[in-house]
Amino acid sequence: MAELTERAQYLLKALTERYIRDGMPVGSRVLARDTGMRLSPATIRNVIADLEELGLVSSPHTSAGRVPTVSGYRVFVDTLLSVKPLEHSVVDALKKKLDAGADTRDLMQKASSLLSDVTRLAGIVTLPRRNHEALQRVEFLPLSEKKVLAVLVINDREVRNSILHTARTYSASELQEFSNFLNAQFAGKELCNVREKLLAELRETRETLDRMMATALDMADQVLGTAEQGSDYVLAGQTNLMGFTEFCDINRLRQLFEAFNEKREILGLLDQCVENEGVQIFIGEESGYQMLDECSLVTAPYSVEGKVVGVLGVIGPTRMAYERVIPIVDATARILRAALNSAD
Amino acid sequence: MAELTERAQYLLKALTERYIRDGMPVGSRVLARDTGMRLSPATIRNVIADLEELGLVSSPHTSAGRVPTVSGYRVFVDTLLSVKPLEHSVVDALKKKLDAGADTRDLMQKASSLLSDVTRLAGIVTLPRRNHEALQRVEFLPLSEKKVLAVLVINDREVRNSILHTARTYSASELQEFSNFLNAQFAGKELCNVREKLLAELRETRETLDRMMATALDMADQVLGTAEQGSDYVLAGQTNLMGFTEFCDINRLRQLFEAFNEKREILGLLDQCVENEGVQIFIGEESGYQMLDECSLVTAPYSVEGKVVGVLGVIGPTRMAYERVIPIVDATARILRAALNSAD
DNA sequence: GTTAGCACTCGCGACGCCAGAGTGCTAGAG
DNA sequence: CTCTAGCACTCTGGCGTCGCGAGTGCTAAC
Repeated sequence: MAELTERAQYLLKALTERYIRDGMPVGSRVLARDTGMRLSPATIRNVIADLEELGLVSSPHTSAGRVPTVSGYRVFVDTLLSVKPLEHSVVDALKKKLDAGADTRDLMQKASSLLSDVTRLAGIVTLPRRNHEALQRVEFLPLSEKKVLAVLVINDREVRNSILHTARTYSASELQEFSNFLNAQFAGKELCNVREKLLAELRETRETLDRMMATALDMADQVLGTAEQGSDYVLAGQTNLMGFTEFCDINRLRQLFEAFNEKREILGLLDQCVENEGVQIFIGEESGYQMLDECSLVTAPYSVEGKVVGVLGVIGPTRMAYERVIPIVDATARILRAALNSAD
Repeated sequence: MAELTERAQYLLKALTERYIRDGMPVGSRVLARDTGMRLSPATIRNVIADLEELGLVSSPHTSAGRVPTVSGYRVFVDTLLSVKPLEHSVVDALKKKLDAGADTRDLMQKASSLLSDVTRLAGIVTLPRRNHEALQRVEFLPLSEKKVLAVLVINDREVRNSILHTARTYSASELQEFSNFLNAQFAGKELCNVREKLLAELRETRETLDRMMATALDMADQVLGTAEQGSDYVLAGQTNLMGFTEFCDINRLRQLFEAFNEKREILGLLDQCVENEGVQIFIGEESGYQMLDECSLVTAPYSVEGKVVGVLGVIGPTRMAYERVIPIVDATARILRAALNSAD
C-alpha cells in the first residue's frame, strides 16, 4: 500500500473524487482531461491497471470505467483526503440551532436533524449514557392509593420520573423521610454505583429488620431499574437515503430501514465508536454488518465533563462527499459537547 | 349507485376480493371460473362493462383485466364487505401485549407495533390529547440556582415535568407555598380551562401587586406552556409498506415517508377521524392528500372516560385486506381503551 | 517512460416479433 | 329478453438481434 507512486496516489484521488461527484465509473479519458497532468489516456490506463492489481479500484464490467473499491476508499480517506474547512455559515447555523435548552432527547433530535439537513444524508445521534453521571437527588411524592411518584433528578437538565405501585399507601411525611434518607446516602454518587450500593445496603438492612429503610431502598431500586434504560439513538433524514442510485433496489433499502428500527445491530456498531476519539469512518462491508453494505458511517464521539457519553454521525452511501461530511460531523460533535456542558 | 343488480354487486365483490388477493387485473375468465355462478365469460363481460360505465372498475390498458377504482372500493367496503370476526388468538395476543403499565407513550408505541405486526401494514396511533383531562396536582422543587423543577401530575399514569429558569433562587418552603396555593385554586380543573383561568387570575393579581401569587401564577403558566404539546403520533412498521408493488416507485415511497416525518398533514387527516365514532376509512385520493394516493387509511377513535382522546389505525395500499384489517383496528381501539381506563 | 493506434469486449437502448390474455361486438340459441 | 359462442382486434411482455458508444489491453514506435 505504502509503495504507491505519487502519480498513482494522485490518480486514485482524482478518480475517487470524480466518482463521488457523479456516480459513474470513470474511464481513462476523463481522467486524462480532468487532471492537470498532461498525460495521455494510455499512460493513465497503465497506472490504473496497477491500482486494480492492488485491489483499490475495479470495473463493474469489461468496458466500463473504474470505481473505487472499499480498500480504495480506505486509502482515499486515510491518506489522500484534503478535508475542506467548514464554511462559517454552516458552523453558525449549527451553533444557533443547537443552543441547548429543551430536554436532552429534543436536543439529540435536533442534532441529528441538523446533521441530516446539512449533509443530505441520514443523521444519527445516540442518547448520552448517564451511567457515570452523579445522581443529584431523589424525591417521592404521594400520587394516589398505593401509588407513589418518584422523581429522579440527575442534573440541571435532566429529570426522570416513574410511578411506583406500592404495597400500601404512604403519607407525604413518610415519603419525605424516605427521600431524606436516600439523599443522605446516595446523592452525588455516580449512577452506576448507586445501584450496587443500594443492593448491598438492602441485604444488610433486611437483616437488621429496619422496615422503613428497607422500603425506601426497595423503592429506590425500582426507580433506578426503570431509569436504567438501555442505550438508544435518534435518527433523522432517513428519506435522504432514498434517491441515491445505490439504494434503488427496494429490498436493500428495506433491510436498511429495518435495521434502523431494530436498533440493536446499529447500536452495536456505534458502541465501537465510543472508544476511539475523533472522527471514525466505516466504509461499506468494513463494518461487518451486511445491511450496511454500500453504506458508510462517519461518526464522532461527544462528551460531557470530559467523559465520552455518546456518539453522533451520519450514514450514507459509500459514495459520499467525505471531505465535506467529515468536518461537519466533527464540528457537530464539538458544538453538541459545548451545548451539553454550558451550565445555562 | 343504488341500482346495481344483485349480480353486478356480486361480481364487483368477487372482482375486488380477487384483486386484493393477488394484485393482478382480473379478467372475465377467472371471474367466471372463480364465482360459483355458472355464467360464461361473455356474460360477465357485459356486466363488467356496466360497472366500468359507472366508474366502479377500470382497466389499466385495453387488453388487461379490470381493477376496482376508488369508487369501486368505496362501494365494496360500504355495502359488500363481509367482515370476518377476529380469531380469538389474535384478540388474545392484542390483549396480552397491551396490558397498560409503562407510560402512555410506550403504550401507544406498543399499540402501533401491534397493529403493524398483525396487519403487516403500517400502524399509527395518536397520543391522547389531555385537554379535557383534569389536572391532579402541581409540585415545585428547588433544583439549583435559579432553576426550579415543576412536576405536573395529570393522573395516576401520567406525570410531566419541566425545568423552569427563574429570576432568582427560591427556597423549598417558598415553592411549597406556591404549590399549595396553585393546587387550592386549580387542582381538579380541566387542563384546557386551567390556563385561561390562570391568565385571568394573573391579570387581576398583578393589579393587587401580590408578588408571591404573581410569581406562582407565572410559573404555572410556564409549566402549562410546555405541557401543551401539540398533538403527535407514533408510527410503526413503515417498512411493511416497502414490498407492495404499488410502492415500487421509490419517489412515491419517499414522498410518503417524508409525510410521515413531517407529521403535520397526516395529523390533519387523523384529526378528522376523531369526530366520527367507529371505524372510518379513507380510500386513495379521498383523503385529499396526494401523498396518500394509492393508500388507504383505516382508523378508529379511542376514548378515556367516555371522551374521545385519540385515533389509531393502519395505513396501507388501497389494495388491502379490508375484511381483515377493519375488525383488527376496531378491536385494538377497544382494547386500548380498556387498557387506558383500567385504573390499575 | 510515454504515446498512438487498433482490435476487442461489453452494456445498453432500439427494433421487431410472437404468444398470451382479454376485450367488444355480433349473431344465434334457449 | 337473456345468455352464450365465436371471432377479430388490441395491448403487454418476453426474447433475440443489431449497432452504437465507451472503454480496455496490447503492441509498436517515439
